[in-house]
Amino acid sequence: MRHLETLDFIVAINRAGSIRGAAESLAITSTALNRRLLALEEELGAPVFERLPRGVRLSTAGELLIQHIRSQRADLERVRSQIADLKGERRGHVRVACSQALLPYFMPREISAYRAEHPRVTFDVNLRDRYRAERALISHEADIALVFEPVRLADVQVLATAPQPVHVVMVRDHPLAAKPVVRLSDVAEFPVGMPSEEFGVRYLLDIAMRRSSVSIVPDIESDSFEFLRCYPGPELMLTFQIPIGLPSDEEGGPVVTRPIDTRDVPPGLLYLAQMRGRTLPVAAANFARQLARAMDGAAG
Amino acid sequence: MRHLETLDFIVAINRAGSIRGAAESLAITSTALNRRLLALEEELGAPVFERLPRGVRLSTAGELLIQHIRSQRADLERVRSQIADLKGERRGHVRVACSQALLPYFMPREISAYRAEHPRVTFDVNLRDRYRAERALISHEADIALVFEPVRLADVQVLATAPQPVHVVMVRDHPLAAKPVVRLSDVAEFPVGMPSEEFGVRYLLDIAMRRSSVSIVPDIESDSFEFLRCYPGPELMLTFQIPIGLPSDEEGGPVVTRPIDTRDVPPGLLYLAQMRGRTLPVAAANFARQLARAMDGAAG
DNA sequence: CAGAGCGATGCAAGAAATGCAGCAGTCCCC
DNA sequence: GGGGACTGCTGCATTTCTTGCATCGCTCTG
Repeated sequence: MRHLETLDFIVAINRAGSIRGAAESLAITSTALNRRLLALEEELGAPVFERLPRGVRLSTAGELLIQHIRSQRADLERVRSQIADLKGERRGHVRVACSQALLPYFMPREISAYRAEHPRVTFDVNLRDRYRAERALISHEADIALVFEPVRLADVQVLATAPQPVHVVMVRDHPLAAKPVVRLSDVAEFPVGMPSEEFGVRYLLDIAMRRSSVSIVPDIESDSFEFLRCYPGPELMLTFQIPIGLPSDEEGGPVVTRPIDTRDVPPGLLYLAQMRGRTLPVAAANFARQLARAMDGAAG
Repeated sequence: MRHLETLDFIVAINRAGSIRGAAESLAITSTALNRRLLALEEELGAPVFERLPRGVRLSTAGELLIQHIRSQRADLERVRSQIADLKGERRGHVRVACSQALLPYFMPREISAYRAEHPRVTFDVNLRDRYRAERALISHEADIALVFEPVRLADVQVLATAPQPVHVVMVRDHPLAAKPVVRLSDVAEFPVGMPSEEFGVRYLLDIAMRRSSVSIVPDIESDSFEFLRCYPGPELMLTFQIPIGLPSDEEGGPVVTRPIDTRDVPPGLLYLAQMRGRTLPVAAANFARQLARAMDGAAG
């Protein structure tokens, strides 16, 4: 498809920031690329890029165009996938953007289960915080997103939700481990490792603290749950996580978790979402259905 | 855009039903067209058309593809229109599918008002009954549809509605003209010209008759409101219409109208709709906004 | 059974995209 | 301040790809 190639070249120019740079990465000469761009602009009746001394930058028209290109390519991908599907080819590709909490246990388990039945389906799993996960959907960089406490839900269609009460994570012999349910005020008496502000868990905790008189001063702040969880136990450090990001009780290892009383911190919501109005490729749609079932199961 | 051309050729082949036939209407040789089709099918990995002895017919894959083509072309049109708009060019094209009742008074008035402010915007106005109006939206054959009592509203997004009580149309000196409001039983005593079954008015009347004991036997049935309205008066023939399809009282001429009691026949709804999830071209969106205002005015 | 229609293909002419070399301009750094 | 390195852009020769003609094999029609 010759024309789609040109459109992809536009995307490449945008990424590279210059025609010559894009030409090199595309393994063609800058002449050819430049001429394709000029022809496209001629036909469109408006420049797609502003010419700067050091290269090019998308014009307003270009931004409209590139959004169209992305959606067109995604839709073509869906058509190809559906055509492959009706030929009986159970292959495909799924691109997932998800929160960190899903990475260690939930996503590996679900993808492995899916691939057990559809071995020829490949996956892209990318960590995107709740801001960037939605942007990835809109730019068609991802097919589906699994996000805890998303920011704004415009242009995004929710496929499933699962309530996730916040849990406290601690070493097995921590004093708080004796309680079945932990109050927020209990937490304030111990050193705390706090996830950084882009995380939904932190968001919920901040709201809870603002509403109550309890104030938790984090001793360590990190954008890695893995680091916080593995921080050596001797300090009796606490951290927070949602159930779906935790190992099951049997495989817990050195750490245990206890839920925080929902009167102190209300449960957050885990969202499975896609771009509004988009029809997903076959494999992505099937996988999303499986995820929705898994989330219903986890919630109920 | 070379590639879009190929896609349009696919549409042309589908319309013509054969490669040779399409080639002739496209003013190219069948060889070139055939080769483009073969190349596309090669790239797609599946035949787009089934080869029959007398020509070709869309395969399942082809139907998926052609729907994609239509939606992509419509979206590209939107991009072009938005680019033209930000260049300050107030030109554009709007394709409207509407019910017959809108054709004589409402649409001419609205389009004329719109073109008074945007003279470079052109229009396509096509008569589509309530079945085909929605199909026109889905196949991107029309940008907006204005339909009385639509059939099914899946894939269609409602922009505005206006209630439309059914009116009886009669000559000025008809006995029923003395009443300000007409009952359905009154109507049964006179000869009646009935719109045919694809019309919303007929649909409402059929439901009303099924619910009551009144039975109206049409003396004349027609798919043209214009014919029914112009049928010579001596027979004292009645017919039906919704207010938006009627002249205002001043310009009424030889006919007058009286509403049917809403206890007998409930008011129908006039829907302004577009394809769900689609972003309309600038001109179409602006015109739709104007129509929505006009409908609110007519309703209130 | 012949004829007309269909889609598919080999081969040569034509058209269009490509690559090379070089232009004018801006920015950076020595 | 003046090379050097970068940018986008253009004239001309070449290559690649598309197109058109003639033809084949096929199926349905009369």
